[in-house]
Amino acid sequence: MEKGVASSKGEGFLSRMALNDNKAGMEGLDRDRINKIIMESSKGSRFYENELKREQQVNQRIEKMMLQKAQITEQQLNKAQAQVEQMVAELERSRDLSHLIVHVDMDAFYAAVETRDCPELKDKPMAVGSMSMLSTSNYHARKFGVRAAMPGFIAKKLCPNLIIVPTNFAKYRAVSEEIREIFADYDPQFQPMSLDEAYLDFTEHLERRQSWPESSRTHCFRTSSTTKGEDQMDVSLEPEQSDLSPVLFEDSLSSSPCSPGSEADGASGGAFEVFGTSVEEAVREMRFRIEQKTTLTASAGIAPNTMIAKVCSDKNKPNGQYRLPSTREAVMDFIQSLPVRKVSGIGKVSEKMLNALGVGSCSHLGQQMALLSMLFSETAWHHLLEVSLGLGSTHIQRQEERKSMSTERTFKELSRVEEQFSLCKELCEDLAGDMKKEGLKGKTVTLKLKNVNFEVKSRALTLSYGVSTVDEIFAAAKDLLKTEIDNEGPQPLRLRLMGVRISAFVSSDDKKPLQRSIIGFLQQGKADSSQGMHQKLEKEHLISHSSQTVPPDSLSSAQKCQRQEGVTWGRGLETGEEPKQSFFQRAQAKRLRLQEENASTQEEGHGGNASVTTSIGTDAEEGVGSSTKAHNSPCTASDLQEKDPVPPVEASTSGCGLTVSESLTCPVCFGQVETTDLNVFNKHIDQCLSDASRKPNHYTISDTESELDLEGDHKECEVMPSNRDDLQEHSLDSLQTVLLISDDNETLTSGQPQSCDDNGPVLICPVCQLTQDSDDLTVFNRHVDLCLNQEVLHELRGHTSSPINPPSAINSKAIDRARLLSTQASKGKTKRRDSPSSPPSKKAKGLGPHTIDKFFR
DNA sequence: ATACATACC
DNA sequence: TACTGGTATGTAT
Repeated sequence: MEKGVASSKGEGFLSRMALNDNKAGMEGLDRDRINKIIMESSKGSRFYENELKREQQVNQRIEKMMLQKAQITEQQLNKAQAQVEQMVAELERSRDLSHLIVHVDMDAFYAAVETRDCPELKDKPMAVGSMSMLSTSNYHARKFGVRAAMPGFIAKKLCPNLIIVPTNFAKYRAVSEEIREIFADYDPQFQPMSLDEAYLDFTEHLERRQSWPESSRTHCFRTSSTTKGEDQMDVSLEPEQSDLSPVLFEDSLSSSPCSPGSEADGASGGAFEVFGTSVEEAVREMRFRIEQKTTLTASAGIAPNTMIAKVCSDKNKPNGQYRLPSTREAVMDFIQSLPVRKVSGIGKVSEKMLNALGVGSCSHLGQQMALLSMLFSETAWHHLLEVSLGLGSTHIQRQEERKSMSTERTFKELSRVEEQFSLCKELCEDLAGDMKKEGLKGKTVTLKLKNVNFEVKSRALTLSYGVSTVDEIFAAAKDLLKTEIDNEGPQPLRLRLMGVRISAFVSSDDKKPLQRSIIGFLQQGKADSSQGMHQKLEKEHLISHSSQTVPPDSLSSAQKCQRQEGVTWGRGLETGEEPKQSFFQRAQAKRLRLQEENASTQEEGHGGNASVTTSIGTDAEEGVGSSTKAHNSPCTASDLQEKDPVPPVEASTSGCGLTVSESLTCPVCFGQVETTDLNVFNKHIDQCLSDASRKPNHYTISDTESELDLEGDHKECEVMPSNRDDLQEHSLDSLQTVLLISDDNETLTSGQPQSCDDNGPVLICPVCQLTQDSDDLTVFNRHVDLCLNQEVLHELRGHTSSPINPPSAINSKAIDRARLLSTQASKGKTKRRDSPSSPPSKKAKGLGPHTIDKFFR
């Protein structure tokens, strides 16, 4: 610390501008030469000046940090160390190595697509984007230091022969669809992170795969002629055909000892390959199929959690995969030498701050945790701690519903007021169009401005109702703009970018008041000991769903589930209703516990032996062998598929042969259960759950009730009726759908000005899922109580409670977190804040709804 | 709730 | 010719 100012000297000074070679294909470049060119191209520009400014801000931040560090006493540090160690022990105890998480990532995706469609590009350095900005570059270009997020004109200086191809998102989206179909065969619940990347949980697939016949693991090589007619894009690459296939061939054959397509091997018709039953083989198979189907290669990482899987996918980047064994040792070894910057979530700035503290690799991270816990915010250091232990999410969940929508545009300097307003209007029009497409309404409108000096400003306005039309949005945006123009005084705003964003979504059929009351009912009593541990848990658990109403969107059941609780708890915390646990919640918790117990004692949900068979168990066998289509339960990806078009056929067909009055919708598989008998229905759900529940981890929560609540939460989704046909695209699932389904159908049909309030809400019992006649909440509540009573009685009969197993995949991180925290809670009785080692200054403050959120993706 | 910063693709 | 656009979330007030 004697050189606390080290941060501002020498090397780190232009870290924002310098080449970022933290990327596959960029090892061993001549950084100095490249940086020199970058600097020369940038120096003196407004952009550069602004970067400089920001860099200095970061440096100041670091200096402050160093000052703080200097004041830490040994005693404090020791104390922090003890607390860290305790936490480590707890985290360690909750380590879950039972999942096989895969991160798949297409290689130089956009560039690869363009190259596929224009073979001349192969062997030439190329990038996708424009002179102003590149999205990707191929590997040839990377050798010159050309990479994504670099402006094209600089790239051209680094590599004068660089070919820049404009982006064509429609194309990438199409390819993305193709690969996602394949992903879904291995994990219908896979989580897409972008067009070219996703996390998958292979655990279940692997279990089933063990019993698959070879035929199901055999895949043909693409042939330009017939075969499965899987792809027809072959046309575009007659000459390449011979080029690519052999490579493939070699690659595949070399690593697989099986009788290589003995048929007409290599010839036009019959080449095939048999894949084994290990994860590596399964992943290799998936990559193989991707390549066969799209002519593009993917890389993959296999590890026990997402954090590591992500790093692993980069390891053998172009067209390779890497598996890290699921042992603590392997994980720890792997982590030790890992530069912190490789970890998703640690970017330029965090890296620089950590470096300033002498932390460059994850091993340092571990060594410095005590210090870090005193210098970083609670969320931040918790994350770092987990990273240092090689921990990450072990549950893959489908993306959550969107929380905001925006559009922004960069342009040549714009200073004339009229033009600024008309541009603003234009943006609002675009945004309104998008909002309409998804049937959204939001209460907060934010205007974003960037002046010619790259200084960014945002101004927000929150209305008391949700808006979505051009006029509404523009009304707000133009006010914001006007204020800014006025504030700037006589000088005009010299803009280079303008953007409009909407957030704080509200269900498009604005049901706010009612929702509140129902939520009140549901959480009546939760929020036990005011705040402290529970509250934290809840919040973490729910992640910022707390503040607003439920946006419509396509949600998975799990999401809806979370959603539901999210709103429930979130509201509860806000409105601070009575502090006792609602019967509802107890009931759910109990029930779930029993189910989990059941699930785990029933032989692995494997043989879908069950009567009530709903897909999840039965689909297994037919799997991958048959082309993409699937087998996969109604619970498949398709109905969960996010916004992208693609009609979820399966979901709608299976989930909606509805005879609403005669059948109930299973919240797990979404299948219709042809009964009105709750016992039968419950049985079905149990079955589904046991089929669906993933491998239980050793969830050794020793303790009392705190976690029971949590457990219960997760499953509240059971209560979720989803017998709606608008389940996909932009339904208004979530709590509204659940508890107060409304309008009969016109909901979000794009176009209607939806005055949904008119018909008044209809209440649906979350337990029996039947529409209730009365819209009187008291009456409704009574009904629900009754229903619950029945359910619980049913559950209690013949079961006794037992150890808790973890809920099946729902909110990955939240669960992990919950575990940690609840174990903590059990230790120190302190349910209050004051989890170990709070950085004195920062954390004592009230944690806002999102302060708690972690940054994990 | 608002503004701004960091991060990721 | 001169450094994106979209979304989420963390930090600070």
